[in-house]
Amino acid sequence: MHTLSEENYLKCIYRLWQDKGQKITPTAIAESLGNNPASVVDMIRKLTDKQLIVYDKKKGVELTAQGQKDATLIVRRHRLWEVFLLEKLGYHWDEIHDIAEELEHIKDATLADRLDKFLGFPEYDPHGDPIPKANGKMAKRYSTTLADLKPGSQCRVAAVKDTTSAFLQYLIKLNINIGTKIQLIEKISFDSSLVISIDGNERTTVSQKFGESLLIDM
Amino acid sequence: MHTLSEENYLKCIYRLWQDKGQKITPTAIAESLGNNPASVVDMIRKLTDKQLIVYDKKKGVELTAQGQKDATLIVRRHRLWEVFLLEKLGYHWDEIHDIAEELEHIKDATLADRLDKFLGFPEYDPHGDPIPKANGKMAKRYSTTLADLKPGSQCRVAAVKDTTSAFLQYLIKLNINIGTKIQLIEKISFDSSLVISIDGNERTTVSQKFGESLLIDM
DNA sequence: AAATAAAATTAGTCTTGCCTAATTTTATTT
DNA sequence: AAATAAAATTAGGCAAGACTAATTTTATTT
Ligand SMILES: [Mn+2]
Ligand SMILES: [Mn+2]
Ligand SMILES: [Mn+2]
Ligand SMILES: [Mn+2]
Repeated sequence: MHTLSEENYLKCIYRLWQDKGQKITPTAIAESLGNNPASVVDMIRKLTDKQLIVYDKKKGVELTAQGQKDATLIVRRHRLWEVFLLEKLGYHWDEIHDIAEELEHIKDATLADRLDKFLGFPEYDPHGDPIPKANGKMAKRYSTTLADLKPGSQCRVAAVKDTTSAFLQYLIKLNINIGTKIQLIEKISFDSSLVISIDGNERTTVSQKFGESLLIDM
Repeated sequence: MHTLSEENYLKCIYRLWQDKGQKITPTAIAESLGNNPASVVDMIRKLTDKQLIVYDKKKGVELTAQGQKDATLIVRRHRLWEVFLLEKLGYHWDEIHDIAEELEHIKDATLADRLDKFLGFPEYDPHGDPIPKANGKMAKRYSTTLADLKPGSQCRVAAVKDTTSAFLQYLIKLNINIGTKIQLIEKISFDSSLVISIDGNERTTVSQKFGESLLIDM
């Protein structure tokens, strides 16, 4: 079994790999975890010894098949616990991430599967991220952002790309949730701000950064 | 906040204090946690510095008011999670302790209270131990054992004193649960074995040790 | 009271997971 | 190609929490 730190590194590498599909460097991992690059080098050695990753100076860090499988299960637990916290305990979606960050490390052979069943086998977590099944398969991840939409079109909020409290609380204030319909009315060419209509209501203007943080479905 | 180890020591001291009401020595703590006495001495120093315990060679280890409060909240979390695992996820009562041992350390200001509400404010955990309320108060702990009962009397199983898998699985086999009615038919004077009738069914004989591990209500 | 046994404590070590500072390697500019 | 900047690595250290072995203190026997 893996330690809590090993699991956090694994998950971090998995996320960087999914996000960018780019070369994963020690510096990138360090930045993402808020650790020092020297510490990352230590952990790279440990995970390499455990055959969970392969590190090549040219290609960067890559997960082995085993590492990928293990990382997926941690993500599965994280997202299932998020659903539990939101749906069963009534937390808001800006409060659940940090708690799930701890819950995901609870070790028991059948816990995730029982939780999954208890929750009714949800496909997506409260942020719109797909929940891996026990076999590692998962539903589609959305990749189009509101900023990619062409003016005049309508869309449905599918997921959030940014899960910081600041962003999520802003969404709560704007009354935007997963499933909310948004129409892009105009894109201001000066700074790419977006004029939108939320659920058919009066117009609001949001920044480009905002638009790039919302994943949509058409 | 406390580390995982500090919390485990606190809870251990709390349990020893409730169980025996006796002098709590480093050796007793070491035995209970499966640690070396030298390690216990280290932790006694740390908990003393944090003003959670007072240690006096004559009187042994004692929890301060703060230590007692903190220990109670850990026990609260442990028992609430046990209820969750049994009632919502369908685990058996011999499987929940170890998982709750990890879950009890999840840190969030409102988690225990939300879980408590979600579970319907249970008074007792699946082993019959009272669940402390947020204010530290809790329902009665049972102390009479089946071995204390006088032959001919009837009782209700209120709690288990021993929570090892071996004992709990034996209870499952005997079809004994919290709430089960037991009649003590005879006490064998040779070795204090007990002849009992479970839920009015045919007689069974159990050992003295068994009788001392079942807490009852009359 | 001495002798012996048990319990408590100290001293020193180990592993994990982090750090800083120094150095080496690799990339990017000029 | 040389100079400079950035990234990666090494070396050494620290705190937590455990350990073993040695020693001291306290309790129990004889
Ligand atoms: Mn985590
Ligand atoms: Mn999420
Ligand atoms: Mn625990
Ligand atoms: Mn219990």
